Amino acid sequence: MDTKQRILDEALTLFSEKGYANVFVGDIAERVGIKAPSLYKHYKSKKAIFDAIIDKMNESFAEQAKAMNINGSDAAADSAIYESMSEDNLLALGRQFFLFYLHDDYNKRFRKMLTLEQFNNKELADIYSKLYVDDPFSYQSMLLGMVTAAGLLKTDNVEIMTLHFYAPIYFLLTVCDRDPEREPWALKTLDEHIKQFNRLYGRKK
Amino acid sequence: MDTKQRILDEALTLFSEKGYANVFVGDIAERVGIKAPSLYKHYKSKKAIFDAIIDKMNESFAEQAKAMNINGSDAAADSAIYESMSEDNLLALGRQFFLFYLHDDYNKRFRKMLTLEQFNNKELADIYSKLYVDDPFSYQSMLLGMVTAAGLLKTDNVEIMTLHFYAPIYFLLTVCDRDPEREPWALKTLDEHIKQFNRLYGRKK
DNA sequence: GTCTATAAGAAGATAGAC
DNA sequence: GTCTATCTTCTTATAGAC
Repeated sequence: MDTKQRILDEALTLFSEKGYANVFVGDIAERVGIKAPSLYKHYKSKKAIFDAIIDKMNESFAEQAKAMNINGSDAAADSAIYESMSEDNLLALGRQFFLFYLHDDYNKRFRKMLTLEQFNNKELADIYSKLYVDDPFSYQSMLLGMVTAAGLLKTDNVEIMTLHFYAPIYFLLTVCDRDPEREPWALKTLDEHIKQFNRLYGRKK
Repeated sequence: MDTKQRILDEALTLFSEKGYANVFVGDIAERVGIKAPSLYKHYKSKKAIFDAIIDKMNESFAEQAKAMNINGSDAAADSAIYESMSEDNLLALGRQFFLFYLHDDYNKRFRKMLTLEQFNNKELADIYSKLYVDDPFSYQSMLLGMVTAAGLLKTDNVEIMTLHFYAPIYFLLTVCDRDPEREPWALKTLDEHIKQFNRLYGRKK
């Protein structure tokens, strides 16, 4: 990886752990293995590094959303998938989704950085709301709506059903971000949550 | 309020909005209406102000927990309360609880400060875990366990039932902290969540 | 592109008058 | 207890050699 990229990478790691104000240009440079003044040949200021990270994050998540919409908009194919989805398959899917968000380096570090800057930076608060509130709700509502339409789950309020599916997952994610030692408990709890969710909403076995 | 107390109060407000590193001693002094050097007659350093806030927070929440345990340990009286609790009463209780945590000045500011410092400060991460994970779980498990024992709700897994009750409330709280304009939506969603929770877990009407 | 040296300024903290 | 003046240290950023 070239130096310019490594600067972004190390800066993101530090920002996600300590927050923007607690990270010094010299810290970033040290991690990259250069001296602070050399860093200014690549970025004109500390703020420029931060902005480059935000740009990259927006780009990366736009791609991710696009990829999901492509599948999501093919409603016929998707509903076939979900009609044939057993409880074990849904469990595996839920766990895979959770572990990806929890462990994927970019997701994890972006999310932690957003958490630390959300009250100080309206732009980052909006990104957080989009990524962890609005997007999961619209995507999962669509999915659960299709599963319901297929007769596998029953509800007269898909929005609340989505809340009941997603809020525990979100909660467990923030627990693990704060205290990684709780991950085994979180994974066990996640499994039981999805099983119970299926039972509560009348999934056919 | 005396100056020493006002310093803590203004500092907490600033720390909860901007995080410790983004708040300068001069900012705190300005809010209090004095100059920075005067502040050092009351606290010997910026860190000492922060520590005093933590001490006060620990003290305040210990009192709160004690008050809840006193009621909570009187299981006979409590279970009588919950046996006679109608769905409307539970709705009102849930909303009251939510609004208290959301709007109470100390709760709100402590919570936001903990959010901003959790990855940087193990002590604050532990306090967060206790206040927003462990304590709600043990308290609400006890409550829901009693309501279940009274035959008003049905489950074979009180822990997951508690997760299903609490995670949406926690989620809505963090949404409002981040974006207060979503509060009307959150309150409406909270009501629907509790109603649906009652239905899913077979509450008798 | 990286370095050393250094400027420029910010922020925490102290001294001492009132 | 509060103020002005000041010290010290830290941090961002630039200059200029290699």
